[in-house]
Amino acid sequence: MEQNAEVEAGRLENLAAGQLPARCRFIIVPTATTLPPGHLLPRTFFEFPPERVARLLLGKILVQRIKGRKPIAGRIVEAEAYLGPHRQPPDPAAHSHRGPTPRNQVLFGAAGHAYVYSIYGRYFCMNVSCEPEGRAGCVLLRALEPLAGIDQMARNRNLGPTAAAREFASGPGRLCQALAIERTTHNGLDLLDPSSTLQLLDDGARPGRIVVTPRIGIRHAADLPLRFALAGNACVSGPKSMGRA
DNA sequence: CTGTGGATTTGCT
DNA sequence: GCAAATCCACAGG
Repeated sequence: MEQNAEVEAGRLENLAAGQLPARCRFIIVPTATTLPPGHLLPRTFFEFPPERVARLLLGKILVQRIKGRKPIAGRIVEAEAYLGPHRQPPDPAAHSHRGPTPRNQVLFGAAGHAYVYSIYGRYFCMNVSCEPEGRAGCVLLRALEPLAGIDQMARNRNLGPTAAAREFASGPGRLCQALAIERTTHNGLDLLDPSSTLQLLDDGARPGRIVVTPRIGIRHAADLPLRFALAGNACVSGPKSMGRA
């Protein structure tokens, strides 16, 4: 605990002194590690097609409240839409595209729930279910800008005190690792329940310009423009943050 | 019951 | 730039 506090203090000093590389300058942590005041998103927010929800989620906050610890939180800067089997044309990249299975059943349930799955035996990916109950569709959370609980994120991700902002939660696997999100504990969780450990908040922040690209790392439907990100944000995944478009 | 391959990350070359 | 790491859902026999 003592040590964590020191790590966080050191990180904040670096930020204040401007010692971090230029590519980190978009980080929004300099003054506080406490969560900005915000409210839970309403269920209706998610009862729409995933491409619409993905856009709207940019700028919103994902927070993990582990008992006895300070909240870990980040602002969503990148997300992808995966469409349900009711859509035309179909989306063969979506886990739900062949209909309900034991793994993907949460996608066919009520909106605003977490769909967490493991991939490549090493990592987890986190999605938010969309569409009215009975229809599948979801948004994959691909990158966060660190907001609070930086020390815990650093420990979860095995990062040193000089780590750049984008190393914490840029990429779906990193995002889950940073917030300690796992399939067994978080799959199916209601993200809009006040008693839930994992929540989606709106603090009123307005996102800037949004860029749209094809989704990352898929084989099928690789051309559909269903990836959304905040333009120029340093924490967007990929070799460099996405420029204009 | 078994074979297969994936919405990824990391480290080494 | 490429390959290894390494789990499990699911389809097919």
